[in-house]
Amino acid sequence: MANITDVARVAGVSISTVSYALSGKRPIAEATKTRIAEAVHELGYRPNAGARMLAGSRTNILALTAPMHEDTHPPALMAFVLAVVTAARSFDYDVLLLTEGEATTGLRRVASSSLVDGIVMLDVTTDDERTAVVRELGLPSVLIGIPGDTEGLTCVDLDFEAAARLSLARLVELGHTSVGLMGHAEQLYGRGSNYAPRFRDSFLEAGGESGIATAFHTTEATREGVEASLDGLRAQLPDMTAVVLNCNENIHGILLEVLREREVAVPAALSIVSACSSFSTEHFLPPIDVIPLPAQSSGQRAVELVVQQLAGFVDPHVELIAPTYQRKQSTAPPAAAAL
Amino acid sequence: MANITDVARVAGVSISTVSYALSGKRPIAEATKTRIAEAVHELGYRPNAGARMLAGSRTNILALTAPMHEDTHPPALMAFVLAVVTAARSFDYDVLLLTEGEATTGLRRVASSSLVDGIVMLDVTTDDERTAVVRELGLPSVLIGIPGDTEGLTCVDLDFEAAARLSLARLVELGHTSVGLMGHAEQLYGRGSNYAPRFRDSFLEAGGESGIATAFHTTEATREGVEASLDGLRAQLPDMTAVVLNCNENIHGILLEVLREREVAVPAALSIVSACSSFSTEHFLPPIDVIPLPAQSSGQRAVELVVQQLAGFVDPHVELIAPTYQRKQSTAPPAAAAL
DNA sequence: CTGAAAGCGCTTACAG
DNA sequence: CTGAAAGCGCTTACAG
Repeated sequence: MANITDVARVAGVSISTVSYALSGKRPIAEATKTRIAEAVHELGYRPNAGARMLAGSRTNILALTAPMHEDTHPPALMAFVLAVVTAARSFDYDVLLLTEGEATTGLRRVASSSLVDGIVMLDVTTDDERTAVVRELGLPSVLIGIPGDTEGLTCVDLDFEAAARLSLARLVELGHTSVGLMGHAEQLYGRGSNYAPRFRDSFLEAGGESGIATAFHTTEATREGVEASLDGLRAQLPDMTAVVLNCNENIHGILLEVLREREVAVPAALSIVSACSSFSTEHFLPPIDVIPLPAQSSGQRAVELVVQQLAGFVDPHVELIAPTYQRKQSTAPPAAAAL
Repeated sequence: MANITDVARVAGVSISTVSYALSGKRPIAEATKTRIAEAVHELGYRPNAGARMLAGSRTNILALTAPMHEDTHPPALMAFVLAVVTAARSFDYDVLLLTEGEATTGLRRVASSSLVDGIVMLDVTTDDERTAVVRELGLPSVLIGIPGDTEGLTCVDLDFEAAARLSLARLVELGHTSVGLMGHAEQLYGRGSNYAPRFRDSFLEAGGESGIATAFHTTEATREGVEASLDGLRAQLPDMTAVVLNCNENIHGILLEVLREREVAVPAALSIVSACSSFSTEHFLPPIDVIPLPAQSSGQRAVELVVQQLAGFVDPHVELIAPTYQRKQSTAPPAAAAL
């Protein structure tokens, strides 16, 4: 494999000139630049990654830690992973993938061997053990998700509070006055990821503010769980005409099936909004209105923030991404209003 | 960050001794080894990755190319990615993740800059453009999946032919004599991934050999598609008592729903086997018998083969992984036999 | 606008 | 069993 010396010889210049021509870090005569470019092309030259890391003390590699929890939805994780990789490449960074088995040890390892320039953390939980490592390493790092203690950390996440309000606002606009929230499984509201309680609390709060009757129920991803949740909400809200789902994907299909059996028409008798979902709600019958979990923009923004940290100092902060509402066919004015 | 010179000084030895002690490439006196280990621990020393790559001309990094096609099932891809990463780590390799946008350019880039020691390719299609690159690069590489032309390539995949036979054998054992195959969407049987036709052909062949009536129908992942497929099979097999699914995950749920509406009991009136599925069939009602797509063992084996190639010459070859059958609650003797 | 040279931190023959 | 030293292929002050 050709090296920089070969290129220099063919182009008739010194290796430093080749290096500078390639990095653009100092002005090079047009003619020289051309000869170097030709030599590079002719020899199929690519700078050796290891030599570059060693001499330049930067690797152009980002670590991406993507653990799988029990409640991790694989397609969601995949969407975030792809988003981060794509964004990283656009800044000329490669991505080293670290998984659960190596949550903290892996981070320590790649950081202290100077294998990576920065870190992007996925699927952050409230008391994530990785946050301590990231603080300790002092490497440019961005979390996608918000841990309990954000002190000294830079985080990116969907604005779950705004998403909760948006889901409700949309239904209120249509005339609904009694809206239930089918939540995740109970365990998610204890420790673990904090987006679930964030959503729930804002939802209930927004209901209070707008004078809407609201109720919340956890939901297990089984038929029984869905029925229990639905019945629980109806018990609290006898006139419920709409339900917001902030829950597991599987629950969506089960709910639609239960409603079909009970001959509850969607959206005629019950409107449905899926909030903060990473999956397509297009194939459901009917397609469900959705406030998507913005994998692409989260990944993009996270990488941007790492790159900015690499370029200079950035104050640790939390960035919330504004939710968007996608209208499909699962919402309508409440039946009572329609009569 | 401490370097090898620091360690050598603290341990009172030369840097070459430190290096050899760490790599184990030559015998070191027990006492010396201990002092070095202490120094390493005391200083929190980790060899610099770039320096190691440059001096050792190996990176301990594997490239993993994981493109997303239209018909890629994200959870499946995720399962393979995790399996490869986990296996790689067990051999002390890290994994650099390459995605679609960089299918061939990315491989060329990381290979010619000596960023990676080997390549694992996921989701290989019949006429995969990456195979040409892999052949040209001459880097240790293993494909998970089988392209049209395997010349010079090492491939690992589930034995789809055996899986097809196994699914049918199980049903025959139960007494079924008329079994339909609900396949993937039509486009998958043209170009693209070749596992679908491999499964179909073996299924039909096995049916012929065992004197069982079989039929095949492509299936679109919509309600209409599923009904069309089911009705199509029934038209060909009026006495059909079992169906093998080698198709999209979404089709499973839709099929169960259609059957429920039509009051076809599973497994009493119709047995179902899901073949080569990467997802859990546990949560369906009833849980569906499955021949899983072995993500874990495929990833494990692929990495092993790359590592073997790294260690010495390995003849390019195709390795098929034997299918396993997991009994759940979706199969039973045919109703006619039960009567 | 360009070059000669030091140095990044390792690995690995070469020597003893 | 251990050390001195070359060398991997770059980047980047230092000089002109």
